[in-house]
Amino acid sequence: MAHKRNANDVAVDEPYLQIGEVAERTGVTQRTLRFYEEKGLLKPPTRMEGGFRLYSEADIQRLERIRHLKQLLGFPLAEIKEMVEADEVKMQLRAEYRPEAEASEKRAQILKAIEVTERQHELICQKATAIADMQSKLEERLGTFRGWLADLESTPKTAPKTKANV
Amino acid sequence: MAHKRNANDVAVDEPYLQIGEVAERTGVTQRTLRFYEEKGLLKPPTRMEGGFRLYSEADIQRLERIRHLKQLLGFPLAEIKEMVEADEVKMQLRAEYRPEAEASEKRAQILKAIEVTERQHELICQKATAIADMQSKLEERLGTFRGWLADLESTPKTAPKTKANV
DNA sequence: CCTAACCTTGACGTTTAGGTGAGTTTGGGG
DNA sequence: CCCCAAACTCACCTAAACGTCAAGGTTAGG
Repeated sequence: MAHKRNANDVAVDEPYLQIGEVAERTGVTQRTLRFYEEKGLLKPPTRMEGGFRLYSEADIQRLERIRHLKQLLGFPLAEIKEMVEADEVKMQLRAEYRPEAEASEKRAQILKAIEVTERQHELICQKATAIADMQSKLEERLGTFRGWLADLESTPKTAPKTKANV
Repeated sequence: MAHKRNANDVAVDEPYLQIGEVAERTGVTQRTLRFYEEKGLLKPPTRMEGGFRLYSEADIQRLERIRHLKQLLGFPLAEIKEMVEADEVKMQLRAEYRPEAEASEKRAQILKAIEVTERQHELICQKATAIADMQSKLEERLGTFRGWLADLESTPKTAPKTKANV
């Protein structure tokens, strides 16, 4: 067991949050938090001795990243999971960059990270162009409509409502 | 034979397609087509006397629009439905633009169309900026990684055997 | 020590978006 | 006229992503 003394023993300097607070703060339900944990999207948070979950700031950021990806891409959670895991690898690499390890190993890790990131980037790019497409199409339509409106205003058939006409 | 009629016994030269052909051509299943119809995403297509569905080119375009929106935005079908319906209103307006009707009525319709389109546009814009955000973040990361890689290449720990070093 | 508020683990329910037959009709070529 | 591929309508099933109790354990405050 992990010797983690938190609630009573040691005043926590880090802001650990219980599940309810996290739920309230992030707008997801407690069920969703447990569900994501169960599904491996969130890694099991630390717990108090009694078993209450304690979420760190990092946990919350991860959660918000998940929410973001989910509502942005609309992918199933399984894929979101992979993306977040890839992210995690990158973060880990970031943390382990300082220690001077074997150069070749580091190189391999970085290459892997680049590969993963490129895949994600390409995916996002596709979405981006598709969205931009749709955006410009909508703008074009708006232009058309506004043109029609202007036409109607300038060549009125029914009595125009200008002062001149009264 | 090439003699096809729709429900009103009108001979059609237009390429009407049966459900199987539509499915094959668009990549969705027949079930999905019937399901979308049931849910009001696709309006009931014309039928042969026997009850076989006959999809017009317009029907197919609508379907493809639905597919596009779905995979682009990842919204639930209920919302996609609303968007497609809004689109339909616009198309309808487009068709009814030529006949000279009451100017005020037309004005109202156009205003409505503009409103609807603006709503969609705003939605898309949000997505677009969010995506762009993520895109640039990923690019930044890629830059960082490539930088690290370059560092590794330029300051090797294991004895480099470049000419300069000999 | 007691209690209210909060958390835990199940377990079952719900909605969305279809998949998968089964059994029956229809369409059109031979 | 016959036949088989293709369509039709139910009806039931699934998987994902949670929602919703139920029955109990934990924490913090008094």
